[in-house]
Amino acid sequence: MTVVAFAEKNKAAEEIAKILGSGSYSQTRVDGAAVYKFKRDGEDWLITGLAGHIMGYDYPEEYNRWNEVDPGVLLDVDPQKFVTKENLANAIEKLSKNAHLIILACDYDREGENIGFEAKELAERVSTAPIKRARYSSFSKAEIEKAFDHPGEPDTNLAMAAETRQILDLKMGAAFTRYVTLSVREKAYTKEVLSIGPCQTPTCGFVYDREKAIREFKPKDFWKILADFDTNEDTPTEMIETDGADGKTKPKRTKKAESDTQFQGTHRSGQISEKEKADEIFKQIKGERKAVVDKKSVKEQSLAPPVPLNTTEFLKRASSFLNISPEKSLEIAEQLYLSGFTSYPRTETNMYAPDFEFMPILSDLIKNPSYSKTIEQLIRETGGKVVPKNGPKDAKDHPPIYPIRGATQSDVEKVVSLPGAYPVYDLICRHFIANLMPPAVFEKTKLDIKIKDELFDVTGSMKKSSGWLSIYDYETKKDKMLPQMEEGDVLFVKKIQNMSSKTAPPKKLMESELLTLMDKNGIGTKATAPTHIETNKKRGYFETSGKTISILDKGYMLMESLDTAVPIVIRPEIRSQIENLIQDVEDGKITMNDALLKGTTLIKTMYGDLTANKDRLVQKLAGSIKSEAAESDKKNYVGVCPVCGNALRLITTDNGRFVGCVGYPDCSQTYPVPKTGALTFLRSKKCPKGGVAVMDVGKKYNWAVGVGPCFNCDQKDVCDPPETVGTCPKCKDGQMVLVRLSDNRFLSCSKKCGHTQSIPKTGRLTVLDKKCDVCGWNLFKNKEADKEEIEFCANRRCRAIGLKNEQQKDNP
DNA sequence: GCAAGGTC
Repeated sequence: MTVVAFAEKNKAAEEIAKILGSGSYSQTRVDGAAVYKFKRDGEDWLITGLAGHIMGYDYPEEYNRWNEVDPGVLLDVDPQKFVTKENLANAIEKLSKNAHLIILACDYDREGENIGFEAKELAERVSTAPIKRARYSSFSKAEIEKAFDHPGEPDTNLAMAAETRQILDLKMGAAFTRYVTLSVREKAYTKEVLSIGPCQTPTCGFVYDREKAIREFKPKDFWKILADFDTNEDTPTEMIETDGADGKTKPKRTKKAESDTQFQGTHRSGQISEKEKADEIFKQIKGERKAVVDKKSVKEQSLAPPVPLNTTEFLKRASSFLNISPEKSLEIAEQLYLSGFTSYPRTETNMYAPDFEFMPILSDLIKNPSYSKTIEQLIRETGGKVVPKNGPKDAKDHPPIYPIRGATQSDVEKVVSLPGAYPVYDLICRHFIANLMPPAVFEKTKLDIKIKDELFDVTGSMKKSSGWLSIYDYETKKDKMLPQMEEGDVLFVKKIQNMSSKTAPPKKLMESELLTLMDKNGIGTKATAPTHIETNKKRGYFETSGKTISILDKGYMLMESLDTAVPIVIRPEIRSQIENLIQDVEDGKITMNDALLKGTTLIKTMYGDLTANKDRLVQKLAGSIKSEAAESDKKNYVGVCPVCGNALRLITTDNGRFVGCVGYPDCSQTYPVPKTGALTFLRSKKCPKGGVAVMDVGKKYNWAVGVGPCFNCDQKDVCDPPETVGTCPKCKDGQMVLVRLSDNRFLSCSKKCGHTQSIPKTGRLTVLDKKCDVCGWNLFKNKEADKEEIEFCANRRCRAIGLKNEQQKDNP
């Protein structure tokens, strides 16, 4: 008898061989796949690990020419299943040929069942042996033995549920992606693909929603009354009472008081939206010098350690604590796992099994000197009986992420060379230890302080015992200390402010928040969330800088148009509607065919809404793609079209040149430019008359696009204020102005009385704000190459500072 | 060239 089993991955296959073979097993290779051999109850066993799915869906060849197939047709065509990993498919067939019993042993979940069915389909081509299913959710000896000694039947519904998802996801993704991409290409030249999918699009939708809230945010005025108190009357402090009557008092939160007798309180009303009300309160207490502690309460507050890490929580923490992207973190965790440093990184479970053994791991982690003291103390205090603070979720998949063995930084870096490997390992270790430690305890003090009859709130916080925070210092908060006070104590008011401020817009979305949103709304799985984020980045829909996400123009335009045409596509509901159908298949409530029919109808309805809004969609997207190309073409980029918001660019044809909008032909905005002279855009210059850009023409004069030449503009002095130096010594009426020509420079009277005066011809010359003490002219600064910078008075009739007489003379 | 899901 030969038993052949298929696990979902190599590591699992080896683990199972180890347990069922009672530690004795050998390894061979079949078509490159590692096969583990052992004997059990006199029978020969062979187990191999697959590598996830070995098959995938795609459209038949004849539908792959995008330009020849109406994307809507894809909704009526059935995708076909193809083998995607030939070598594993071959290995499965070879192994199955001689098997008397085949056991599907992939992960105990929907995809695992489906992967098992892929192996089943291949095995059935060459074998008639019975095919069974081993179900286990951990690698404990008892569970594995039970699963393999009494295997059950494969679950068709479960496997078909995954099948349904694959087909519906592909249909929707392919039809929508092709339709949008091809429509945009009718108007804008681009090779890019504008992809849409039931996970990636809602992911982008979360970013869009936040961005929209920021863009549409209207700040509201509010007032806040702050008081600075001191327990000590003599502390020298500035006594300022700011009257917010002008409503313009800038928010000026007093820095943490220098002296430890000082602190700040906020009026009980908090943010006051009516100015009159704030003014009224302020009037009541303005000028008061004394306050009384009306009430004091002290409470202990304890902060429990974090629950064990599952994948989502791990990715969130790696992003916010270590600034490592979810995709990178998962890759690092995978490597740490394969190298035996940490456990399997893809898990939803955040509680330990009741028989989980902590002590061997803790003892091993002592190797790392950064943990040794904490662990020794923990063991001492608990007598070795540590208790985890478990989370609520047992998905029966894998244990939480925890360290398998202790290692120092160099131990880790020798094996895993990815940047961030040690910080990630360190986070996993610290999290593991922190979870077993006592809570952190804070003492929170709350004071009610009265100035006359007005109440002010003051809070203070002091860490009494660090607990788990001592090893988990990723986000330590500073203590907010208060001086010792009791009820009835008299305090001295050092300052009262009636502060005017504005409500702040929402903050940009953090990557960790996005992961939370995806998790909560069932977008993607623990293992795919990072991929969906990457897909959006790759498509140019949003970008991340550090931990924060910013939407890009293309993403915003795509979401905005989808939001008006088919709003459901950018919301999580698109996923949950399909998920509901899949769940019904899994529960045996409907057949896979019915689910596909219903799902396809749903997609068709959405597709109809999409095509009905083609014009709007295309206009926005084509414009944003052309603008993107124009902006990257720096030499010809002019600015933003005031008519349609797309980019304006310099267009040169055989007949001449002009500035035109990339939105053409939908937008036909154009501007003339001078016929001759090299054009250079002066990006830092802004035209006060609304010109869309200012450019230099042949180094001779400036030209504002949409306005005309700058030399006869009435705003000339605004853009190019004359550099005046001082009163003209001849007519005593005009100002001496610095005239800079391309080959000369001198001073000349602004009233054109004829007086001129020479100045040094070489060097970098600047008119300073400083004046000459003697004559009142502005001083000059000049820096010639290889010479000291000099400061001087240029007035020939003064020369009090800097220059020698012979260096300057009056011009005739 | 389209999706999402496994995993290396």
